[in-house]
Formats: sequence, C-alpha cells, structure tokens
Amino acid sequence: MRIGDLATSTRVSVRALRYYEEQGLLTSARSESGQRLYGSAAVDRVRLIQQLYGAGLSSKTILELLPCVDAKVSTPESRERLVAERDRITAQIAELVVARDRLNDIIDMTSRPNPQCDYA
Amino acid sequence: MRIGDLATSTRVSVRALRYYEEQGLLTSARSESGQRLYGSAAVDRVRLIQQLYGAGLSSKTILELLPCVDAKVSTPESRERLVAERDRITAQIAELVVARDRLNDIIDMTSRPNPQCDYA
DNA sequence: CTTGCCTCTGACGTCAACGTGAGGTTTTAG
DNA sequence: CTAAAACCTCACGTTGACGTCAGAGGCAAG
Repeated sequence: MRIGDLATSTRVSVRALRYYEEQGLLTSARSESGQRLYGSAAVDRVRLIQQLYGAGLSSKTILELLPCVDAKVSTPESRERLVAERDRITAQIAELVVARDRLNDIIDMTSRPNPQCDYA
Repeated sequence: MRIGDLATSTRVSVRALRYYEEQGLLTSARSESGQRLYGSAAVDRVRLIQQLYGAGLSSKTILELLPCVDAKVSTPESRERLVAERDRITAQIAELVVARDRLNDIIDMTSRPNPQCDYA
C-alpha cells in the first residue's frame, strides 16, 4: 500500500507518517520511482506508535522501546525505562481522575439552582 | 505575600505566575512600587489553575471557566464546555489505561525468559 | 496525451507554556 | 550604608509533533 492508503486506514496524516519515518519509528520499502510502500503490518505499527504518543511518550523514548517490542527482549535499561513510563502513566491517570472530580464539583456547584435566585 | 512567596508555596515558578496573570487567570494587587501582592486565596487559585492545566485544558479554556467557579454559576454554554472537558478527560483516562496495559504487555513479553535462550 | 490526484523532498510556520537573559528598581540583612 | 536577593518589564528562545506551501515528478482514466 502507498502512504495515502496507510494514512486513510490509520487516520493519521501523511505528514505524520513521513515524520515517523524521519524519527526512525517507521520504515518503508520504496518503489522504483521512490514512493513509499508499506505492508499490512504497518497499520499495527502506526497504531502502536499513536498509542504511545497518546500516552505521552516522546519520539526519542518510543524509538528506544520499539526494538524491544520487535525483538521481544528488553535490556535492563530499557526494562527500567518501560517501568518508569508505566508508573508515570499511572500517576498521570491519578492526576486526571482528581481533575475530573474537580470538574464534576464545579459542574454540580454551578448547576445547582442558585439560592439567591430561588423563590422564597 | 509577594510573588516569590506564592511561588514557593505553590511550587510554581515566578515566571509561570506572571504568565498566569498575563493570561488573565490570576490577579494581583500592587504595592506602591509596583510589586505584586497576593492574599492567601491565591494559593488555592494557583492550585486550581495547575490542576486544570494538568488535565490538559488550555489557558483560553481555563479563562472561560474560572468566572463560573468564582460566581458559582454557569451559563448553558459554559456548562456545556465543562461537561465536554470532563468527557474529554474521561476519554483520555481510558486511553491512558489502554496504553498502560499495552506497556505492561510489553514489559511482560520482553521480560519473560526468551525461549530461544532456554536450556533444552 | 492531458487532466487530475498522489507522491516526493525540502524548508519554513505554528502553538502553548513557559525559560532565560538584559537592564533597571526595590527590599532586606548585616 | 551597602551588598545581596527579590522584584519589575520587555522580549527573544525553546520544544515537539506535526501543518503548510513550493516546486517537481509519477500514475491510472478517458
């Protein structure tokens, strides 16, 4: 498949896909004329990358960790990195839960009929 | 209290506090000589701002919502906005949970003794 | 063969939340 | 009184993940 097809099936922009390749996260075969060609496995690869980006990992970090996924092996350093990121995500989830509760409080507080406006 | 004190007690940089004021999120009285002066309520205000930033809200969004908090009243538009942000956070939490599980899978997968290396 | 969409490689633009340094005033400790 | 520390206002720098435009070539349809 060509880059436009991959973009469509992953809902990721063409620019982003080229960026991923630039960062070393995604590889592609090239046609005679230089166009990028991808196998179907690329779809899953892009999804994984998106998921890790979504979790707040940087290109650099993802680049370090992808080889582990591919080789199914982690060095002590990369394992440490993985655990650190997981813990960071856990902490961030906790933070988001607190913030959501806070927003809910605000919603409740501001949605309750205002006493000053109540009929006596 | 002066800006340095507020920075210390909230663990937010002086620059950030000035930035919050620039964005209209934080107000300050001024001394004769022009230095910012804050009441103790400013600490909670900054904490709230930090929490909302941490939840991924932008200055602009926070600016829209703070008056609701202060007045304890929300217009239909702002209520809609609050609910939308809450739902976005909920979705993001779900995304993070998925990503964390994915990371855990990777950790497990790469930490298990490699079969190819096992003694027969 | 040409029209129109896809792709290519640069390379500059963007946006948000600050960081950082300049150059100058104010407050505080000794 | 004086030196250090804290404060002030500009105003440019930073970072990451792309967006966007330019200029040029590639590819299936009619």
